[in-house]
Parts: sequence; structure tokens; C-alpha cells
Amino acid sequence: MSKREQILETALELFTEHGFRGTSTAEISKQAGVATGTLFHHFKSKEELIEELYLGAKTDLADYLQAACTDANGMEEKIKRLWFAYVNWAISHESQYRFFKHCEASPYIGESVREKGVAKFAFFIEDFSALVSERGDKVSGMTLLDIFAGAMDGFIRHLLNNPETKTDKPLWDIAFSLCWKILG
Amino acid sequence: MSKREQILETALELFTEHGFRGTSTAEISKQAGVATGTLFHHFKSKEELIEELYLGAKTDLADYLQAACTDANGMEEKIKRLWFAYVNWAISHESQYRFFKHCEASPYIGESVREKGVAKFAFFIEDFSALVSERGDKVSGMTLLDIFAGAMDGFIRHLLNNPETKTDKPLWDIAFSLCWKILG
DNA sequence: GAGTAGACTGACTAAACAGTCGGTTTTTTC
DNA sequence: GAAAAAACCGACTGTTTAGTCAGTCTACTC
Repeated sequence: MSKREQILETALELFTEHGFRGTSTAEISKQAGVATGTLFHHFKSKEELIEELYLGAKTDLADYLQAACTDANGMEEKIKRLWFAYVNWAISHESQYRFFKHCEASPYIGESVREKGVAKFAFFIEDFSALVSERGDKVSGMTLLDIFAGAMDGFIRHLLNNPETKTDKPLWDIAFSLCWKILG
Repeated sequence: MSKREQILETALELFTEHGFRGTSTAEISKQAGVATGTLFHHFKSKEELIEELYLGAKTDLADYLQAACTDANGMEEKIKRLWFAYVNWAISHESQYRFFKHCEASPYIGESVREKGVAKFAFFIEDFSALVSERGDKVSGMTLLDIFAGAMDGFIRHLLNNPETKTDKPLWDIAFSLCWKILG
């Protein structure tokens, strides 16, 4: 693994554990086994390092989701696959997922960076809105999506807080059917 | 307003805007119009100030919710009232709500403080679990609660991101019926 | 094997930080 | 109205911070 990758990996770990301001560049360098100068050789500032981590995680997730639903038949199956893929990604990339949620709530991430992140999910938002409008619903696609996504995140939080349930696939099925009720 | 209250109010505002580590005690004092010494006279450390804000907001919310549902008939109405009260509190105490969500995601808040916060909602969690077990569900009360609460938070996020919908009461009703589907 | 470009180093710096302290003002109590 | 207590002040301190810089090392090219 290159030193650059070592820095990114260590930073992700430390940021998740101690927050952005709670982790110094010196700590990252030390734990990654590089000099402080090396960190600033690869990333011109701490902010740039954080941005790269945030957008990297978002890209990873977006690619993962897109791959999971390319050959799905119909909208219902597509959403089902996306749901399972998202939950699966979250529990198998726990620190990335936590980092992620931390970013969404943190004022450290600027508006422009956040927008770049949202843009990576445009494909999904469009599809979802299309589904809703074709059903002639009385509520907007975005409202429905926010509630649906919230329910999904709620379930993931439950899995992460109760690790023994992480691999309980029947539970996943029930949880999906509960989330699906929102749309049905 | 006492200087103590001025400090708390200013701190809430600045923390929500710039994060815990992004806000110095000097900034809080300055904007609150007091000396740095005064801040440390009332709160023995920055950490204690944050704890007080976090637990204060939680207590406020818990009291508000409890008041909203004391004379409710039956579990369904109780949950309905709690739902509307929670959404209402969130949009009318926006900065407190945001601060709150930030705390939940931030590693700055220690486990023991977080537990104290959760304890304030014990009354609600117990009721909710009771409801679920009496229905003989195949899924645990906590799982259901996490999904339900996630959906509710998703809707609040939607309202806060789309301020023009904040007072759209018919939308609230639809959103509640969607969340209720999860339990039905 | 000389030349060179980029990776890497770690001691260093200027600014910012949480928290202190000796002293002053305000409020309360008798 | 004197004495005690509590609130308040802001200059100060030792530490930590992000980021720099002058120079070394490594790998590749011609």
C-alpha cells in the first residue's frame, strides 16, 4: 500500500474515532508511519484530505449501488436491490458509513463539497422521483424519498448498535417489507 | 437574561454553525459579551458546557413530548401525538434539533453522557415496546422503533431542507400516515 | 552514470487554544 | 451599612495546532 493510501486509511479511522478537530495531522502522520511533511505533500491541507475521504466514500457507495441494480427488472425490484445493497454496504464498510454520517451532520464539510456528494446520487434520485410520479401520488418524490431513506438509515443504525443482528437475514427481509410499506 | 444563559445560547448557536472543536471558548465569550473567565466561572470546562447543552436540549424535548401525550386515549393516539409533537418541536427549535443530531453523530460526546440522554426517553421506549409486544409482532420493539424514528427524522430533514413546506399541515398528515404504515 | 522529477523527511514557526489567577465589582445577608 | 459571598474581569501561560521549508532519498530516463 502506498503512503498516500496509508494516510487516507489512518485518517478515516482516526476521524471516525475522534472527529475532525479531535484528530491532528501530526497524529495521522505518526500512526500512518510517515512524516508530517509527507501528508502535506499529498494533500495541500487538512481540509483537502477530508474532502477526498468524503467524496471517495460517496463515490464508492454510489458505484456499489449502481452495480447492484443495473440488470434489475422494473422499478420495484430496482428499489429492493438498492435497499439491500445500501444496508449491505453500510455494515460491511462500517467505518466508512459512520464517517459519512458524521460528515453529513458536521459543519466542517462545506456546502459546495456536500453538493458534489449529492450529485453522485442523482441517478438514484431521478429514478425514484420517476417511480413516484408514475404512481400519481399525492406526495412529492423527494418527500417520499426522505422518509424512505430515513427508515433505511434507522434500520442500519439498529444493526450497528446491535451487532448480533447484523447477519440475521430474515430480519433484513422483514425490515425491507416494513420500509416498502411506506411506498406501497 | 443572565450571563450564564447568554453563554449557553451563544454556545448553542456557534456549535451548530462551526462544530465543537471549530468553536473556541474565546469566541463564545466574545460573542456572548462576557470575559473568558466568566465562562469558566460557570462551567468548569468546555466539555461541561457541551454536556449541559446536550442534556438540556434532551430534557426540553422529553418534557415537551411527555406533556403532549399525557391525556391520550390508547396507544395509537399516543404515538400519533408524540409524532406530531416531535416534528413540531424540531421545526420550532431548529438549532436545538440540529445541535442534537450533531451530538448524536459526534465522537465529542462521551458514552456516559449519551446514556444519560437516552435515559430521558425511557418512558417512551417502554411504551413503544409494550405496544409492539401486545401486537405479537415477529420483529422486536427496538427494531421497529429504530425504523419508525428513522422515518420520522427523514421527514424532519425534508422539512428543514425545504422550509416552504414547514407549515404545510396536509403534508404532515400524509407523512404521518406513511410512517404509521410501518407499524400497521 | 549523469540528470531529473517526484516522494519523502522532521525540526521548525506563528497562531490559536483551553484554562488560570489575582484582583474588582455587584449582590446578598445580617 | 458592613461584611461576606458570588459574579465577573482580562491579561497571561504552557501546550497544541496546521502548515513550511531546505534539503535527502529513490526510481526512472537517455
